[in-house]
Amino acid sequence: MSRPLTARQQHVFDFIVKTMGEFGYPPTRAEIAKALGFRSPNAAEEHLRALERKGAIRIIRNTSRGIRLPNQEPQELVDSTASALPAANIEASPAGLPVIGEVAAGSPILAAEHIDRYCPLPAEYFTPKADYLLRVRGLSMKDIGILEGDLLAVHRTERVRDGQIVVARLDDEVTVKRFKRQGHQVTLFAENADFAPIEIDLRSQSLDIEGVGVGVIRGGNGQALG
Amino acid sequence: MSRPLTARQQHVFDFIVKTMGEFGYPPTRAEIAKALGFRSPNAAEEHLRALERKGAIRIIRNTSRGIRLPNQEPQELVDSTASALPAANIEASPAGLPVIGEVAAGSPILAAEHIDRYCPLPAEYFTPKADYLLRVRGLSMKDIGILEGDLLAVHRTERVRDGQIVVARLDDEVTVKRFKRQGHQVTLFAENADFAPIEIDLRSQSLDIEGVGVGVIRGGNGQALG
DNA sequence: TCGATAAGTGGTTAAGTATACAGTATGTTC
DNA sequence: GAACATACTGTATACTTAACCACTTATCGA
Repeated sequence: MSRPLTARQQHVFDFIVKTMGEFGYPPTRAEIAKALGFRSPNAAEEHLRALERKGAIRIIRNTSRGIRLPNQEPQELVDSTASALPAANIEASPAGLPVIGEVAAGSPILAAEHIDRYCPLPAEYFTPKADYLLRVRGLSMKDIGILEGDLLAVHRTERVRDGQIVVARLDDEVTVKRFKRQGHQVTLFAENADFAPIEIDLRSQSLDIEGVGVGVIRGGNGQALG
Repeated sequence: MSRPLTARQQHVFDFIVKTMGEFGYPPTRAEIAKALGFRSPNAAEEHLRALERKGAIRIIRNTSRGIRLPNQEPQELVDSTASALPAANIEASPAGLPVIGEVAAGSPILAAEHIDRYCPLPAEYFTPKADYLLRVRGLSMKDIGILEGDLLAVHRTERVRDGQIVVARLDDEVTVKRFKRQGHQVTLFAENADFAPIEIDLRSQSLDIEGVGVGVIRGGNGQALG
């Protein structure tokens, strides 16, 4: 899948490695452009994207100096496991579970423009089956181990029971909470003492249930642990 | 000449070290404030200045993430005792990543009798690649969202850096902790206020590093969420 | 000759970020 | 008890940076 780097891409990559070794942090687009003699930071931007496509680096979106080397890991001079992955037949799986990032207000969750990428895991790995993975924002569920950036595996359904972790849409905002209902009164509990429960009266407010949480994945595709 | 750091300053410094080890770049003021619970980024700014006055860090002005550690030693090799575990290697199976449950004292982790089942996820989904999944016992890492029963994706290596989540073998017991080393002294931190850090003197005690944590999976194959 | 990819220029915009200023509160030191 | 350092909250501003759009040039294989 990943072709070798072009000469120019290699120059950019080398500069990133050099900068990180020298300064302890990765370069900005402008710094790359200056070092390589570009007049526009956009040239650097496009090289970075090419490098990411080819798996040489990972870009953390909306983050200054958000460049990571996959082999951030100390290099093993002699790879004891002798795996030395050939990278030849690591083809991207055709399908897998779609990963949903930002959800624009008013639009359905499973719209193509929300799909960041795919996670090569069968839907049936979770029970009930997962329909998509939702990238979690905020720390409102941290006490049960659901952190910012985690992927929440979601089973689409509107039928939920008390105590389940639900993905709900409230005032066009998508949120993950623990569900409880008493008559027409629904309470959405955060699992974090800093967040107050949300009370909804179904007679006066609308609440859409998008699904229930059935699993969590963290660390895939470069997201960090800890 | 420079006075020792105060406790709070040490916290800030530790967070900087941890962030650099983990992400490859230093934190912003806002990230420090969030991590330490400050409501204002200015609190972080003033701590950084104090750290610079005391020589613990250097600040590059007008530069995002412009923090440098004077002792720029990126990677550290732990192990002095050269554990040399007998590569009891389970081949990368077409079935996916092996899930390791209980690990009997004295036996290598990747022994066939420990394998519960397989998780159908490619090793390369994580970076660096995962070699196996370890079922976590106990709540010592709950503050970073690693709970009892979770599967920790582990990359086999003995080379670890400060701040990483490691799988270590201490007195024939396998444990997951955050790693920190200063000379002969290794500290394994739990991420849970109820657990005290574990101090190891490499001159008198043996510590084997089995690998580093690269991801977490919860909820697969029937395990419940929340 | 067409289409795709690489490698740029040039400019815009919104978000990320460093940093200044004005306070409050609590210690420790002389 | 005044002087000073630590440890913050809160607000504001300007610079830094990522990311987008429109466009150009050149190369390569079908």
